[in-house]
Amino acid sequence: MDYKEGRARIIDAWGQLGTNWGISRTMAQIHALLMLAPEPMTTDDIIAELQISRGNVSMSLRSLIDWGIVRKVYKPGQRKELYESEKDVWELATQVAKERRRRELDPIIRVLEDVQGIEDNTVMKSKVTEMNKMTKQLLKFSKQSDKLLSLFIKSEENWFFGKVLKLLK
Amino acid sequence: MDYKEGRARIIDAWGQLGTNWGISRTMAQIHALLMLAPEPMTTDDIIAELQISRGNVSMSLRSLIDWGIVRKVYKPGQRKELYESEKDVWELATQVAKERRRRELDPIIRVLEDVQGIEDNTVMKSKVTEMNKMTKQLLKFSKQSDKLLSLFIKSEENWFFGKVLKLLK
DNA sequence: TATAAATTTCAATAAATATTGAAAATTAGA
DNA sequence: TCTAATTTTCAATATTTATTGAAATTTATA
Repeated sequence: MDYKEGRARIIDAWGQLGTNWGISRTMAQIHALLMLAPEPMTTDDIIAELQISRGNVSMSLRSLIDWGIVRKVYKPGQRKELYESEKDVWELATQVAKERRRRELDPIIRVLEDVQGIEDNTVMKSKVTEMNKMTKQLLKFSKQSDKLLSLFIKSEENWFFGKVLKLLK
Repeated sequence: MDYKEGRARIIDAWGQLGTNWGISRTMAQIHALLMLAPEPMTTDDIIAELQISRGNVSMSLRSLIDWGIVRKVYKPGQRKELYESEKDVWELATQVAKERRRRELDPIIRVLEDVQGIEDNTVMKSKVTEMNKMTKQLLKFSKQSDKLLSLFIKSEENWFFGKVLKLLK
């Protein structure tokens, strides 16, 4: 397998992974492209490589910047803006974890807290009891995951995997 | 907030969460409904509660069963099939983790292994070098995550969170 | 500041995904 | 086995999501 083919396979797999995680294929592909590139790229480079429209590239880059995993860089004597991906995989992962926590885990915890201990006489008691039982469990699990995530986000790669994987033994 | 409103909020939030994770809203909502129900439900119950078509319910239930988080149960004297969700949140989480590992992490690891150490003289050397550097990092991280996941999947809730969260101190 | 290059926005459109509903298949009980 | 209840399938349709492309805006520099 040569460079071109290898790169295409990764971009493809990354795009697939993206859609499984609720991220548009194109956005994930642009990310893969930047991640593998030795130098920051311009919008036109990306358009040429992936054969997609300027508007799409502009919007996808904005999203990637909002996720905190791509940044603009400026090169003296170059009018066009350049984009580069975070290259450190640990940084990438913790940044994505941080964002997903904020966007998904925090909101669901808020909902679960709001519905704790509902009382209601208008319906069968067993329904209320069962719902309370489940939401209590879900909230407990969510909060524990939240703690685990904050540990993950703050820690350093070797320390985290080192410590956690030692538990395997 | 009464039972009905609370339940609606959870079903809604679960549906939202689903779409963020590449799962159809309806499928996640059916799961939430079953999770909160004190008794197994029939297809008709679900149709009535969520106001969706029979075909949709049939297909979504099949998917949930494929994920391993919903099962059919049979009740004597009842012709219709009944469905119930896994109720133990830890079981739910580890089952989802197991499936996602199989469906997503395993395939990406295979791709990353396939592209390790590509050599190519037809393009700028720096591109090949950079890609190799990234895919090596990505593979290492993926394998470590795989180990962590297998620890998570095999362990018991209190043990896992107990051990891991002790690292916070 | 004027101009042209570059970027962003967003309505229109395309593509992907989810949903319906009725026909086909399956199943349990008579 | 036959029949009616139940479930599944899948082509048609609807909905959602992604993408385009050209106009509007912004930006760098002459």
